Amino acid sequence: MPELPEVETYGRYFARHALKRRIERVDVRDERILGETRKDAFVRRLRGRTFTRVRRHGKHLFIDAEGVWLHLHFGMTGDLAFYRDVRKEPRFARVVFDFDDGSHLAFEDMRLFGVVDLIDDPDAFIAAHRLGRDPLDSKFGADDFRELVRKRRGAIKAQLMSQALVAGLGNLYVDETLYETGINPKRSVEKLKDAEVRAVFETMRKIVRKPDRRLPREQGERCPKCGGTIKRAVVAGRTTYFCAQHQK
DNA sequence: TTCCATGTTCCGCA
DNA sequence: TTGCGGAACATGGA
Repeated sequence: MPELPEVETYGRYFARHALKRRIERVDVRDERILGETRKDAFVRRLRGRTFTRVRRHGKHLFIDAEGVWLHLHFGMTGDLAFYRDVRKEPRFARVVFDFDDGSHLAFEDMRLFGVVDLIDDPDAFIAAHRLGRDPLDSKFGADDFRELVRKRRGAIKAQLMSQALVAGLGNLYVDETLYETGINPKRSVEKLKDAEVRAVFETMRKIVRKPDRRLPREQGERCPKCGGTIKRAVVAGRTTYFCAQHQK
């Protein structure tokens, strides 16, 4: 279930469990998770190394492995599992790292939309993939956000989903952000007042910091904020829930 | 059996 | 040029 807040949690989990242990063995259970990276190169470059620090940008995790960076993207169903007892290995483990102290870290991903590969430089990766600012970046402010939004057109939902504008929001937290801000997901950004753009920014920040889920994802439910009716629609190609009464 | 799914990317069209 | 719909990727759950 990975959007930015979950990936942040995975990053902390990785850091808590898998740093400073020597990688004794790298087992690629399903090569499709590696994308373009070749399996033998992946194994060869990581074996014997140690993960030393974790970085996150949007939904991407980068782990420094002494000269090369492990890059993780969790797709729709990616997750991490750290364990000592091999019977705890997840059913859909795609890559497993065995550490020299007998512990294991698995990247699991049922649907295989995730990616596990190696890159040389996270900043170059972020630039090459046109990833926008990270909402948790303390140097990213409401004025910066407004300037970015003013260069865009189209539905506010589509804009917030775009990883090139802001990196890290997905379908759920975009819906939550607009629900809390009281803005209809179909509203085009040209029609948003500066104060509304600012409010979207502040709400987005609050939600990725403390990811509350308040919007019911079911058509016809009562809105917990105003008692209105929750509607289901397709916006920006994704299933969207919103309150027909207070989101204008 | 059919539909749906918290992501990304690519193609074609407007 | 930008945005969007639709498809594709792969798989399980309701």
